[in-house]
Amino acid sequence: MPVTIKDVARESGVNVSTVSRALNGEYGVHADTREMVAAVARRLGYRPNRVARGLVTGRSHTLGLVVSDIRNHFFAEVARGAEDAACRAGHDLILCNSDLDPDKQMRYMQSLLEKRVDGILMNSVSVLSRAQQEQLAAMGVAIVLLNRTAPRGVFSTVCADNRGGGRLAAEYLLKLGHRRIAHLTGPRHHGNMTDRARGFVRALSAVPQPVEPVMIYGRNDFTGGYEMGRELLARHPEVTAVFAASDTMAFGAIRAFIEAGRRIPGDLSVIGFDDIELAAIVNPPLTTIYQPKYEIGEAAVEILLRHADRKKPHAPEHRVFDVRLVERQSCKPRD
Amino acid sequence: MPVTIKDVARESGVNVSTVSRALNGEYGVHADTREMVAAVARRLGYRPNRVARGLVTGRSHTLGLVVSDIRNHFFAEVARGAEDAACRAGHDLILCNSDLDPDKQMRYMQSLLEKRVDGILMNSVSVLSRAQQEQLAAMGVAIVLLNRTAPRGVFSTVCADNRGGGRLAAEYLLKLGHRRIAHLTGPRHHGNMTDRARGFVRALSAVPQPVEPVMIYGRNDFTGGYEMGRELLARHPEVTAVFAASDTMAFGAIRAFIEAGRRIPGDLSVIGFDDIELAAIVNPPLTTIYQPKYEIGEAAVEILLRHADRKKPHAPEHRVFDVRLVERQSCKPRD
DNA sequence: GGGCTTCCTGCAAACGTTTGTGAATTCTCC
DNA sequence: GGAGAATTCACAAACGTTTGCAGGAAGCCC
Repeated sequence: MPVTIKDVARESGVNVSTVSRALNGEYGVHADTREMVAAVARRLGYRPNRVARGLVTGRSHTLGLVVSDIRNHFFAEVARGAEDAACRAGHDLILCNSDLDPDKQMRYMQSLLEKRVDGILMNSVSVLSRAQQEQLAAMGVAIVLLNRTAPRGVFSTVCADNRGGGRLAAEYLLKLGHRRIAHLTGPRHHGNMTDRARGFVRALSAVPQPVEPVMIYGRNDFTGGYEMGRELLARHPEVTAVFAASDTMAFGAIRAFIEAGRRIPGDLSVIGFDDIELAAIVNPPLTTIYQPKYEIGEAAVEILLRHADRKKPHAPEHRVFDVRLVERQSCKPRD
Repeated sequence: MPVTIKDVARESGVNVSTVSRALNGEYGVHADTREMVAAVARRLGYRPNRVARGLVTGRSHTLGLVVSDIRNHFFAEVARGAEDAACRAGHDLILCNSDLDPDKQMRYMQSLLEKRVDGILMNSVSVLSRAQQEQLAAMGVAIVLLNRTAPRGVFSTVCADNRGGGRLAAEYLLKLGHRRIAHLTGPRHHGNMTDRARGFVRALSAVPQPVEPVMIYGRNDFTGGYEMGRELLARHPEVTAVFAASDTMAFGAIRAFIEAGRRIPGDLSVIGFDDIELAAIVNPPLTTIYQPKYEIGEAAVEILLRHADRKKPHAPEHRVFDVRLVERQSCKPRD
């Protein structure tokens, strides 16, 4: 049975309201009283009950983070950035894994809303219907999307310059002389990956002798990359360069290539996206597009907190982070 | 302004208590009434306020997860297992990164307690003082430790058979004929890693011609492993086999070895611990000790939930998961 | 010393639920 | 048809805070 504010009030001979004011450092309470109350509180080991406080203030000091899978290193990095930023601001983070399942995502959203979180940051799996958007916006909860570059919607967004990243990958492979190129990407309608593909395809077709890449869709994880790699070898053995929309998929594909006796980059050049830590240490080290994962999480929380006041509905903010090519050893000029 | 239970009551012409009972499926409300209330609630889009409910029931349906760093793949996996188990039971998970900093850990604990979480699972950084243990236990919050094998303390524990894993690694290296062996491990007083070291050292000394390994302490991440790898080369170039207490450290060390022109496993055999996904795909594939990370997170939450009733203080539970050697290609017999 | 601030503190109403208690209604059965 | 049991519901008190309001005690100035 934890000690409550009433215990502190009784013990120190003042009213609970005075205790509350004293402990929260508000105006209008005598220094002596404040000190005495603080001493009593300390002696009793009083810890304010935040759910009670949340009930009256309407703020829970809690944020929701909905990602597809925290085991994905990209999201782990985003989560860490978000958690640090939240922690600095005295907020907590509730972790949710949606598995790209719209139902699961919606259940999580409901749960978070029922807990009256001050804000939610999510990589939305599917395009939210107008009705869903309205509903969420009406709940008065701030939302930041992590994978929509420039939505027409009402929510703020934070993400990397995915389209630019796709362009960088294309220009790099073209510069190396490749003409038979494939793109391994994630599920359709996945905001970030769609943008990467768009930038990639557009850049390939914006040159004197346009290239039309082989497109292969799959799951955004190691096994998905592996399967896509096998499919590529079976159906398009002529390809000499591959752009995978994430490092994890790139690793899976490389595994498939090596198993089939191909050499990287001898027979096949591979470029990834994300620049996760292990990209530097696999063999060969993976050439990839860097995006600032930690900073994305941080920025998302900062925007969230700025909007969480919900006095007046802020206009949505959109923040795009620059990406850059990290040249390692998984690509080489075409012979 | 969200719709409250009062709105539903007024709109459906019954008392709030009836609405509450109807929606929570309790006895003592007529089927017709229940249905009518449910319909009104649906029409109004009523969502119960869980913080209000938590205030009166005393249960928040929230768990705290304190890990050192979610970017560590081991913890990501544990977190995912924990989150899945929590989700199944209708609970949420608050994520905290302690960075192995005792102060930060304690601040997080306080924050979680103030939020009245139903339980906390943590990889405690430091040995909790008896007083801290008492205090936490007195708060009536269930706690499961993720890195103490058999504590004398009052809390439940879940972990892998770290000592056994250390022994497996030692026996394997001995079997390959190595006699000059090093162990790269994490910070001192880190429960899991200490146990791995203990099992490793003991097994090395339990043979006819005992081996005393070179011990190097450092940070449990890629850079830490890299630095330890360099230190090892500088101070003990005679070593032919290395046991790293985590795969991540092993990767760092391998990087240092390769930079120095050593070949793996030609010049130096390396064995890790964890068997994270990427252990299979680096080059050479890493021989390591597998531990069931996801299942550890799952089991921890299940124990937590079982104890969270806190009617009577359960006796602490201790669960140890088996580990096994995964033989890949980073070790070879000594010439 | 009286009226005026200014400062401090107590009172009580909220916040949105759950739940024990008792009243009112219906049902059952003779 | 009526007594008693069973069912269904309303009332109100909690849960632990915050906060607007008002009352009381000082202090200040003339």
